[in-house]
Amino acid sequence: MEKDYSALKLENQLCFPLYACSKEVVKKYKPYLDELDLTYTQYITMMVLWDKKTVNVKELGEELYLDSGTLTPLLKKLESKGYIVRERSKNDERNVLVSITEKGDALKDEAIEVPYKMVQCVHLTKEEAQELYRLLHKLLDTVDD
Amino acid sequence: MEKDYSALKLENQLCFPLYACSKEVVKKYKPYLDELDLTYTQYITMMVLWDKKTVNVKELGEELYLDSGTLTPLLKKLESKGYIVRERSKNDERNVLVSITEKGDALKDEAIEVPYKMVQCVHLTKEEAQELYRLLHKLLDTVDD
DNA sequence: TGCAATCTAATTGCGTACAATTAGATTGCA
DNA sequence: TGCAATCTAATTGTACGCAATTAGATTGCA
Repeated sequence: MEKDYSALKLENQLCFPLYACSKEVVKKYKPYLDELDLTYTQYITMMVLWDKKTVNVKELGEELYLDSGTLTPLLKKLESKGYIVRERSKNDERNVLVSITEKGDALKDEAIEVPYKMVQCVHLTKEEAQELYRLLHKLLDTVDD
Repeated sequence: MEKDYSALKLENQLCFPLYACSKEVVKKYKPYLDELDLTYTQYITMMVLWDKKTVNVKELGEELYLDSGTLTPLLKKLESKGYIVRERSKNDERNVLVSITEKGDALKDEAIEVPYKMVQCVHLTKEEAQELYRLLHKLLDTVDD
């Protein structure tokens, strides 16, 4: 009697399509983001800054699910492009405040095209997209307990 | 009249929770996979080999959505652990055949615990998990046209 | 006040990811 | 047959992603 290993088959995993899908969708962004000279990670970082103008590294990491090992070099790169500035907080020298520059803010007029172009690539109905959004957020909320 | 930039808000993205969720779930695997001395990418590679025994790099890449730049060093690492062997195909010297070893195959008796441990971490109903699985596969099928 | 505990960003090291290029093998057609 | 087009894996270079550690700032309590 052979033991049942079907739980180890790739096609029976939930995590694998999540992992693969994430990579493929991020790859789809590439030609559009290349026009802005941004990577996907830099793009979502800019999204937070277009919205909030100023944020410290810790808050940014919590919002993006990234740590300082990823963010520090990424933020230095965005700074070298002139899209943001980094400065130690006067109130608490432990914090680094990241602020958007005028040039960085202006970038959103080009970036605004990106979400509309991406919608064309995602062949889900509005209801399916909403349900996917709901399920991913539910998973995200519960997985890191 | 201020232009509408709400499509650039992080909370209005579908891709971002996909990206974040994938990373968080993969992170959840870590303590379990550490016991097997495997990374997540090495684990899904072993899944294909537990199932197929022998596969070439091209097929592996198609199945895992990975290219040779990722797979070549990863396969060399799995080979150095003694879980697989790599050899050029006799029929067509362009192909590298990857085969599981006895030691690699034996690993699945420990690995079989992993999916059951992961189920505990995912707080979705069976119906939600099935719907998520369906939506991710639909997205995966349509995104890379 | 003094100092241990805590907090924050930076650094280091390892392992992906992938685009672009290279090198060698194979195929198909003139 | 001969060779151009194609195929496959490996290599190179850039950019994450994260665990672990470090260094400096702040806090809270004895």
